[in-house]
Amino acid sequence: MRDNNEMPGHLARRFQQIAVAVFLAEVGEAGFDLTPVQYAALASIKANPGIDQATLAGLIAYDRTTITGVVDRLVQKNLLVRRASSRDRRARELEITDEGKRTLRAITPAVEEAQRIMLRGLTPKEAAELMRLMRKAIAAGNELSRAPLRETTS
Amino acid sequence: MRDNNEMPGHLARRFQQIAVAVFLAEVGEAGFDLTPVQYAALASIKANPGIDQATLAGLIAYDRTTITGVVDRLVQKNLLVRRASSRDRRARELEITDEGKRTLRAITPAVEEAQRIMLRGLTPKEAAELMRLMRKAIAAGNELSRAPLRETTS
DNA sequence: TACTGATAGTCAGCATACTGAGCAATATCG
DNA sequence: CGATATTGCTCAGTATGCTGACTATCAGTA
Repeated sequence: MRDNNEMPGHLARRFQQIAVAVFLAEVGEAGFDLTPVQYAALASIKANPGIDQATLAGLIAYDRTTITGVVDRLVQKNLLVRRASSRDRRARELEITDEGKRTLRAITPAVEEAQRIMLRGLTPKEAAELMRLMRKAIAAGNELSRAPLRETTS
Repeated sequence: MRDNNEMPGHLARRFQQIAVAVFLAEVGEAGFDLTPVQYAALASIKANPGIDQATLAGLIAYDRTTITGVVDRLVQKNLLVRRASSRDRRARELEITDEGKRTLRAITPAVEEAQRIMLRGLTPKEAAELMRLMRKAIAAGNELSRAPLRETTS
């Protein structure tokens, strides 16, 4: 058996585990109750007002069944509104609320700090290289998960 | 807002998402139904017969509340036995069954292949560097999650 | 236009992961 | 020895994420 430290899958799980913990700690200290997934969704909706759930899922590489619950909770918190699309009656258009915008602005410093903390063991050069290598591996494996990234907003 | 591709937390989630999908696909093709977490637990128990759940959790950096369910399912599948410890009546000693050993042996090629596939976009040098950088970042952040790695078996 | 296939969203079910609480047993220290 | 703290495990509750199935709707085509 290979050592855990030689298994990229194990290292990936561990790094993500720490990343989530750091995110929640920083955001919580700032007085907010928002998960990494909720933050990513909220930020993407602000950048793409009126986006539908399927497109949102593609932009941030979630499964569409996961989006349903995430959007539910953001609506519950009054950070989003979800309304039927007029052009396509299957689709739901998502719009960020004023409270959503305020929350995003207020939370951003904590999110940035979290990104720094999760890389605190690396030099700036190493951090950049780690991100480059993750991006490259992800690009090559994009189609291997059920929720691949889809860059198009159209 | 920073682009997602500049957020180490997002990249970590995405890389892990692909790693899990690849693992499940390879293991499933080989005819087995075992998750990455179940595999890691089974391998660790084989290497440390009679280990208790708390020590196991430390060895592979799970939360102890997660271990309960994982062990439940492995026992259900007849890959493990869980029995009360004689030295400490709070503890549960874990032992791999013969079927567990057979499963581990049979599944290993698929697991190895999965590790290769999730790094297929990288050169061997880049793959080694990605793993080195993840290990370094993880070591620095070990104490930041609720389930830190604990190397001791004692 | 009617049929066929694809798409948007939801749901049920399962498996990680976490928080916080609780119980039983053990360790420690005055 | 006895009070206190700690430890091992479990449970309830919540939030990702997945598979597979289903409904409603839309798009393309015979």
